Amino acid sequence: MARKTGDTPGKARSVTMSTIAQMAGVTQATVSRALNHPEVVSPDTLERIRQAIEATGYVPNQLAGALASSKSRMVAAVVPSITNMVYSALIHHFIELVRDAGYQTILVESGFSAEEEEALVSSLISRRPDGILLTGVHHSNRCRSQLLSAGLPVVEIWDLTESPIDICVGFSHHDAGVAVAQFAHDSGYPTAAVVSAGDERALRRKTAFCKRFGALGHPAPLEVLFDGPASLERGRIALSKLLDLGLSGGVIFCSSDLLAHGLLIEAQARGLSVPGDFGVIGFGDQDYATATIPPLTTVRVDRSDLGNRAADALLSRIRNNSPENRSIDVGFEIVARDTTQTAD
Amino acid sequence: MARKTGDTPGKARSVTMSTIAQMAGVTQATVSRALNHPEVVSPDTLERIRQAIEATGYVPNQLAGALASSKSRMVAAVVPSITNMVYSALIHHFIELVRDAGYQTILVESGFSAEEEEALVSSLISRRPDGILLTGVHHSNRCRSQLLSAGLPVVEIWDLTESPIDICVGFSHHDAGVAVAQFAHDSGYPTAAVVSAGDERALRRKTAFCKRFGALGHPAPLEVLFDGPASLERGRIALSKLLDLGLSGGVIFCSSDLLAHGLLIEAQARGLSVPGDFGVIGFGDQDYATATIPPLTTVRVDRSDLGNRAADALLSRIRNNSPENRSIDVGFEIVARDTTQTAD
DNA sequence: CTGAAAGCGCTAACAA
DNA sequence: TTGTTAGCGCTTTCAG
Repeated sequence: MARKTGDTPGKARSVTMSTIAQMAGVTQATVSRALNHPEVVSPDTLERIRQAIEATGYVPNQLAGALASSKSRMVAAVVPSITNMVYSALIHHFIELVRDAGYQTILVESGFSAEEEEALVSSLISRRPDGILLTGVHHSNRCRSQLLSAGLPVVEIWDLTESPIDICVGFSHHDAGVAVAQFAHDSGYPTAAVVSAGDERALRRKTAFCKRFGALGHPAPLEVLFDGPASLERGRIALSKLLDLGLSGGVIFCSSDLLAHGLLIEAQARGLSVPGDFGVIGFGDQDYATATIPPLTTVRVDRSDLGNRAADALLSRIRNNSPENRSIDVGFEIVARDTTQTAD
Repeated sequence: MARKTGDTPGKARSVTMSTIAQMAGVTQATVSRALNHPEVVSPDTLERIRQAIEATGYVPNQLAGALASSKSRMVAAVVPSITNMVYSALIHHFIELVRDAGYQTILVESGFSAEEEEALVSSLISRRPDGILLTGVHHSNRCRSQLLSAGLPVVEIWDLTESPIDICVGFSHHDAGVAVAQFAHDSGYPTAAVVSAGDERALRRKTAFCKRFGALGHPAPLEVLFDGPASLERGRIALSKLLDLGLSGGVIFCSSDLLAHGLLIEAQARGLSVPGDFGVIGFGDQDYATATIPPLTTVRVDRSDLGNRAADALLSRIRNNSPENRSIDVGFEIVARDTTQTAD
């Protein structure tokens, strides 16, 4: 069954290392060496093997390799949603970095559900990845223990905790909420409102914001909470609701830039001025935050940095470096643009 | 492997099917049956095995299973970019559907590069997925032949071709461009302009649009082309450039809703009216297309339908080797909202 | 319904 | 530098 390089349709007799070995006149083990440790194989042999591979279009079976070596050269990543820019940009960087280190990423969505995540993690573990990335630090107990007993490197991102499963890299959502409250206060806003999507971390920011803003001597903020994900539409709806609730003046802290952008659009539609009639603060500093009218005041988290650090941390753990730092804080920064007034 | 506090590691020795078998007093083969064909195992045995699994927290090694059965229960998906909503929404549906069928998806980004894609596909094949999804229909020859000789089900999406590698599901970008030109003409626009990101398919739409619009007796459209991806910012820039080029009136066909939205914002910033001063047509009908001011006229492609169909097609190919239909056209639809004038 | 046995394709000692 | 020899953990006949 001599096979050519051409694209012959039909069932190709599977060519394995042994096929290559035979063609090159060596044993299968030598082919394995040629592929994984070429430096210990003679140039001559190497060349014959190379030719055989070329001629057959042989592609190694990593399943077998992984089974034999207990190294799958694969990492798994669990994110709440891939359609959410906040996570996708971060994961993009992560994927890129681990790929450069020779790892492929298997990406799955948990849809913000802990049970879903548990099932996912379980089936991911069965594929024996070399490491795993999780979004957030709240996981079911079974999930934690499975991960722990699988003994694989785990990095939890986008949040911080005292007791990570393995390591975590993120920032404090509580602190972010507090910082924004302080910022609102310092900017001279007497009142505030909050708009949030139904995301546990966003809610934590909201709570911290409200608490601190109150502690600073202000009335409790009006609240508009959504159950599902954020959208431009919901941002518009939020402003309408807030107005119905009697909002006048003050600053509105949104759980995402998307929501904030929606607010801005609704304000425009109603002929309201920002920051004249009220201030708006977003969260995330998406790339479009500078392109809105007016440019959006928001909280910046360096997502590419976070993705990179997460990749670095996971990679170094995979290489068995002991975790120098189990908890990495990447921080955040309030970027004051034009949707908020400047201090009196 | 340093261990920290938490649940006891117990037996550091990895637990396999044999471990379970011993505990349940059966052979390893029976455990395999219990897991994969419970209907042929006695309820009694099943229960003992279940308990052993429960007690140990055993997780099957799918690597070994896949190697032995030549079924990895895994599909691979190659998209240009995961941060691009156009693809991520689609892939979201795809992932969900194949997951319900028991397949996990390994997602990789090709970054719009054919060489990159070739390398990616090669390393994906080495993981022996049961099927593979590719975005677009233009691939390097080596890529095609590798896929062909690997003999695995392939579905190409988001475009159509006479000669798919295996099957393709998408729509004609050429026809979309033509349809928009016709729409612009019918709406009474005497002139047009195009704004496009550096995406091969977008360029094909643009070309078809320009050609047909010219054939309808109109002057050649002004063009603003970007090299990389679209963004709100670039939409704003595009309008500025167009104005610099002397644009006045007419309709502007954008390669994406994002660009169109940017144009709308820039128009607002300049006090220009849409559709009063000029019309705008987007592409994609993203969810925010109804939330812009004014709501965006755009081209709608049912991405969830596309994702679902792609999943169905791939799944059915994986199950039985009969490609009923090698080319599936999901079509598109022009959604006239308020950024374009209605016919005279 | 269950056991025994033969691999799946590869890695990794250990010899030679 | 290369061959020999064991497995990796599981699926799958084939018997019984």
